[in-house]
Amino acid sequence: MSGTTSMKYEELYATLRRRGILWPTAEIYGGAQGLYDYGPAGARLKRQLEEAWSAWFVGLSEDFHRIDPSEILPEAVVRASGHLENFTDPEVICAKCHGHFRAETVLEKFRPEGVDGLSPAQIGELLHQFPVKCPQCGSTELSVPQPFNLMFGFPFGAAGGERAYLRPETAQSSYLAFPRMWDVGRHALPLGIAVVGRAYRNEIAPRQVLFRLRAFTQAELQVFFDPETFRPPFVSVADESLPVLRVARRLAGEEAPEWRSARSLVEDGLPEFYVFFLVHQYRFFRDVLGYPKESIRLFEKSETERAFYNRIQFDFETKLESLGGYKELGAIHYRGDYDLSRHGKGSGKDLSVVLEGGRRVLPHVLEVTFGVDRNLWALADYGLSVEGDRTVWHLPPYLAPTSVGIFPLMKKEHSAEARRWTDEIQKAGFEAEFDAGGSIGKRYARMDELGVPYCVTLDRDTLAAETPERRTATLRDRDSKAQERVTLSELLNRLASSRVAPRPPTLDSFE
RNA sequence: GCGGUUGUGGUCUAGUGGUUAGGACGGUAGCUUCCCAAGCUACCUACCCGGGUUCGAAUCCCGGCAACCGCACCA
Repeated sequence: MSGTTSMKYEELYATLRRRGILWPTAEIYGGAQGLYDYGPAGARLKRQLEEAWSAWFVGLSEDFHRIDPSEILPEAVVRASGHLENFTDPEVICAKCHGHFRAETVLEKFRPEGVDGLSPAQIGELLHQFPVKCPQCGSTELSVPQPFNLMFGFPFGAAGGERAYLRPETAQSSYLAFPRMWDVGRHALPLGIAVVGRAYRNEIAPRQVLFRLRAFTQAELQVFFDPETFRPPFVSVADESLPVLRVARRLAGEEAPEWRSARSLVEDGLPEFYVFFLVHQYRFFRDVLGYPKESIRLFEKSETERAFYNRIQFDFETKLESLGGYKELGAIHYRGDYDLSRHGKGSGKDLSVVLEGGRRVLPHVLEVTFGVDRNLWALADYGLSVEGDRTVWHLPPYLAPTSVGIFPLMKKEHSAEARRWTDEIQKAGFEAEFDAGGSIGKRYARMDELGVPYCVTLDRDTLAAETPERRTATLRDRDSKAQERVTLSELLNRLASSRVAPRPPTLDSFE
């Protein structure tokens, strides 16, 4: 359609607020940085998105399971995971080469007693006081990252002597669950543990609504596997083309991805299992969420950019008009055995497992992450478009917070029957919204803006039918505006099939 | 966290010390209308919060909160 435009950031956010998708937490008190509440439509959309993610990733194998662990973790956990280290090991960062170094190391010549207990500001002063140089590039432009720790910590227990933390990432919960999950499962690898839930970080500068939150929802799948035997069915994905931006190409100054076959990435040296999951996540973005494939980029992180325990890391980025560039919406990290090894040491428990045949291994972890809030924003960014005088949210029907709008053409004459249809549709398990306000065109417009894929209008012909079963109404499609007559049972069938998202073959079907 | 800019109904906004704080869109109710934001009538909703200056503050000053832009940060 001509005259179609996407929305700018402020306009997009205003639309989401106006339609009750989301708004600032504690709005009547002026809001709070980095905290947002989802309204009825937003909460439903978020739930649909989470379920779609689960169906796609957890549905990959019968040995992949979703759990619902605690959001509060005892201190021992975050100490073992390394999240607490920054408390006692503040880092300095080189502005030139972006290297990270422990403040203690950089300052040891000038301050042998160490830096324990010093504030970031005090360490910053020391950096000025002494001729401190970057150990990597020799630059003197060193700065202190702050605050030290982005975790929310608090006293735990009645005596208050212990401390606990809101989890800074959901992944830790899955690592902790591994031994129990191994016991209750069928003692085989790979074993997948998924968590969809909130994580909390006391971000220095929350920005851009859903992109840097202090409380945010992650969907993460941790795949525990035996590095010697893990062989997902790579041939089934080998011909897929992926828009990748590898490190070497980036260093040459390129920002655009190049299309590479999965096979060629393996020939480059990436493990088959890793590329298999790259394809799987890419297809989720493209086929389930419907992001335009030209806007997706699989951005490889270099050794200095990624966390040291990540052996391979690609961020899934998409180009968002509303935010003026590529934004990270997910990632895949090959973490080796770092996590189980850390928690093994921290807890004093042996977290290795004995496989069929008697071989003992400490499983490796492949982490597939997905930012639920960010992707909700991306769905709005790609889907919401202004077309002439109407605004349409082209949401995939299986993600839409409301499946169908039900209207009486004439409020007085047709409301009773429209209410009856609404009840029947809701009883069948679909989200249906009755609307008799304003003119018929206004109701269509309201539903379009909320991404409701179908509207049904009941009129005098509906009531003219001889039996209730033969009553038909106008079914109108959001994207094409095309109309057709359907009976209630035809409508229910249509809704049922519209709720089905694309599904891939499972790992098990290849066994 | 630092610097700059900003803060008026749900949304967009008019209003530079005295206004019944105006409009548009929106919402609600009624009338009308047999299919895409039509029309008519009525109604609804606002000066971010707290201090100060002043006879009088949406308007000037200070503080807070929040948003936007830039920098930094994002383990």
